[in-house]
Amino acid sequence: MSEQRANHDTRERILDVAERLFMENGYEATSMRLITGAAEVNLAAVNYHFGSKEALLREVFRRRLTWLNDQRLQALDRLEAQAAGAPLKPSQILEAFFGTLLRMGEDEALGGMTFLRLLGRTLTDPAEFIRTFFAGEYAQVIDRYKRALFHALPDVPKAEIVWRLHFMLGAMSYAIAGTDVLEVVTGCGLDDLAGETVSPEDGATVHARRLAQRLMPFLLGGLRAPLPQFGDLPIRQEESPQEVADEGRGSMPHNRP
Amino acid sequence: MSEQRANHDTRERILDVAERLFMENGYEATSMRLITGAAEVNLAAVNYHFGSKEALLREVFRRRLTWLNDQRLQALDRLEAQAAGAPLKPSQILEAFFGTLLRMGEDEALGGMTFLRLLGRTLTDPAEFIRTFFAGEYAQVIDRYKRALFHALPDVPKAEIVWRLHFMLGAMSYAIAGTDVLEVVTGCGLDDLAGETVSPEDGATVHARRLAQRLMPFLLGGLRAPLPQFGDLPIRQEESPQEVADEGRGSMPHNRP
DNA sequence: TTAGAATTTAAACGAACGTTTGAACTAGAT
DNA sequence: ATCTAGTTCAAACGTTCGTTTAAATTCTAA
Repeated sequence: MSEQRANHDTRERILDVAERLFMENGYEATSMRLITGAAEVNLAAVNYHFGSKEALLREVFRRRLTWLNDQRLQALDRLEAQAAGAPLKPSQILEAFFGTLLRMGEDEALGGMTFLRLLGRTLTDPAEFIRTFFAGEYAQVIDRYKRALFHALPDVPKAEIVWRLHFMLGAMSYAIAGTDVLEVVTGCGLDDLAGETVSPEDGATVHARRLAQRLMPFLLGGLRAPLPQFGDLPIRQEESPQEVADEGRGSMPHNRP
Repeated sequence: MSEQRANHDTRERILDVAERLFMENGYEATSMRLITGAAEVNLAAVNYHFGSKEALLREVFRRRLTWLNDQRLQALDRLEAQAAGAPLKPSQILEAFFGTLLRMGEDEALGGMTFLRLLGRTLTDPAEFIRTFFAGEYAQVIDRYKRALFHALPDVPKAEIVWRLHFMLGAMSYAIAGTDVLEVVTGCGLDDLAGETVSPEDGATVHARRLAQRLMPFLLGGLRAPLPQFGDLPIRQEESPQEVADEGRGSMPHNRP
């Protein structure tokens, strides 16, 4: 009665909540009851509005990736129109590709850091329907940027460029997805290291901006590193590898007296 | 019956199968019945030998990470003893850290590419028990290498080094974990790009070696990239200093056409 | 106002999940 | 041969999963 809700409200509320919970727990570990409970909607609402849990995840990504893909292609269009056929600088290409993404992390209306971290974590998810979904969503954009890099670096073997594009995607995804992980590992938060304090509400925005400032030089340095010389990496060590300790334990069952 | 099996055989068979299935499907999507079915052991065997599904995952990692951590610390010990107090070269530190890991990918007895990909994918898993497990397993080693890098790059702010260590871990993890993902995205397999054909059984070994040859220069280039902000101040470059100017357009500092 | 479509609701569905149980079986020492 | 501790086994435990149903409710348009 008095508790009114606009029709489209349920859909978007589910998407917002699912985006956050998928990021926090992963796809498999996030149940329909957890999502609908946090969104304060009926359990059947997801199936009614989206059809299935898989379709929900796809829609969570689609509403952001459609915009992101457009922005990335437009940014490249602008650069290439401005260059009038001349090769672009690698830094311009990286700025268009990674800068566009990282700017999403500063805008809460575009998903903010929540979506960025969800994206980074889900890119390596082994589930088949996720893999095929991303392949379809990304194929066009990646191909455009790959060709732009080929054109920008005509003296670098194409295979090498593809490898390094791969490495750059990884550095970015992991840097976004695993920030808190590494904070635990390194024993000190990244914010502490930055030497500044910020208000909590600006935390995500500032985080995204700092990340971009740190990440772009790293990616550029990696992309333009000297090419590997064949055989410049020693494969075998001089010392023979030690056997894996079998620690011949006396058997110790866990649930038995 | 005639179907005999040594006592310790069940344990290791479960570990081998779980290692592969956790890599292929992820932790949550891999059920106990799938593991025990593939390992051809009784459903209750996992709980009997390991206690729980979580404890199984921990043991899958522990039997590899114990060896890896030892190797990484020993490699650093050797380098520091050899240097006798002098700062190490960044390339030496990266070789000790990442080379030691990538060498596991060439040795099937140490888990091979299966374990490497499982490790890369699991490092970003949001599950609490996984996060705390890795924090405990990695803390010591990361801290040693972090300090080595501080010593090797005294002119680089420590915060910057931690960020770049983070990025390097990401590039490596993602490169290992998501190889097949990017193959789909880029529309061509990395093996095709490498321009060589190998027998299927050597595939994993060759893959690991190629990955190392491509990854190490990228990581070094990223680690020694010019600093952001007031990026003109130089990072210590003791070997093959690379140009930092991006104005080169077509002419890149790569040392090979 | 009212018919009809769209949405929400409570309840239940069958399947799969991790785990536990107690008996049966195995191997080695006495 | 007997005992004992270690291991395997089939069966079942209670819970949670994603999905479906059909009635109740709300919204929209004539």
